[in-house]
Amino acid sequence: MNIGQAAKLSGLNDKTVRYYEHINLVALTKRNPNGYSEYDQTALSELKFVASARQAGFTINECKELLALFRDQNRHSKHVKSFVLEKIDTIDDQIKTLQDMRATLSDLAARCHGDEGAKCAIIEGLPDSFGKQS
Amino acid sequence: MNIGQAAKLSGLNDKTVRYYEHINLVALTKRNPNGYSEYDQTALSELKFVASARQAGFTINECKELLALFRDQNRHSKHVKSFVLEKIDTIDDQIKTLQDMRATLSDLAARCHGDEGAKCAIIEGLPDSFGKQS
DNA sequence: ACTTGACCTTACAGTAGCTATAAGGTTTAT
DNA sequence: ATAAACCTTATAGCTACTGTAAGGTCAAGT
Repeated sequence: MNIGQAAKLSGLNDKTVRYYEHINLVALTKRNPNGYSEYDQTALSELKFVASARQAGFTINECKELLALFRDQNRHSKHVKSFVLEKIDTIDDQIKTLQDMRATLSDLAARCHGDEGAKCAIIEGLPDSFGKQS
Repeated sequence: MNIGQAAKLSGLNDKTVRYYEHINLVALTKRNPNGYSEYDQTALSELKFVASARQAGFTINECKELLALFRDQNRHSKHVKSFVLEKIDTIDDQIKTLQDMRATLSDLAARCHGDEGAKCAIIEGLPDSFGKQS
């Protein structure tokens, strides 16, 4: 199949597929006589795997490592699992950061009158909400 | 004061300060005869404000709008407040996305034996965890 | 006076992960 | 034959910086 089909079936943009080949995330495809790339089931399954891994929050580099495990028939599942557990920790950190930001903004907003006046707890309070560490 | 002081007091990297001036986020500073930038209290307070706003999750463009409100003595606090409330919604969406990713990974990890074997629920299950929409 | 080190300057390249655009060639359907 | 839909490469742009190179300046010590 051509890139359009492969993109559609993997749920990726064709530009994204080309980009993944460009950075050697997935293997370069064979070329047909007309110069078009030919995608087989193996190529497609790798694209699908990467698409899912990206949606699960893995970076491109992490996808590279996951793909290596995906391809390696002698992998150890404990290796894969520890990889994922680490990622969960990273995601937990990101969630916590966002929750802190949310709490700060929510608190400031609650103290802002939200009227026609210029006095504003957000404008006044924002520099101190995080500025303390400096 | 020079850029090093301004950076230190605002909690920003000096490269970041230069970058903010380069993109016209904060005003360009006056120059001393030796070519060094001179930072006054106004410049410093804007840098502090931006540093906090960035930490609160606002993008550079949002910081530009917030700075305009920060500078405008005739602003309406309701304008500032609605701006912040919208940002809170965005953050809520980001948190939800991360929580979904976490749940998916956590579920896959729970079904992976994590042993010496090659069989792995994560490798097998990942493509289907998100691939359904395609 | 001279050197060392800490500071400052500009300019450009690199990071992540794409997306957009240009300027073309190919295939398919009418 | 021609138009639409597909494919190709190459390049630039996006966000928000950080790193590096190649210098100029300043303050302190010898």
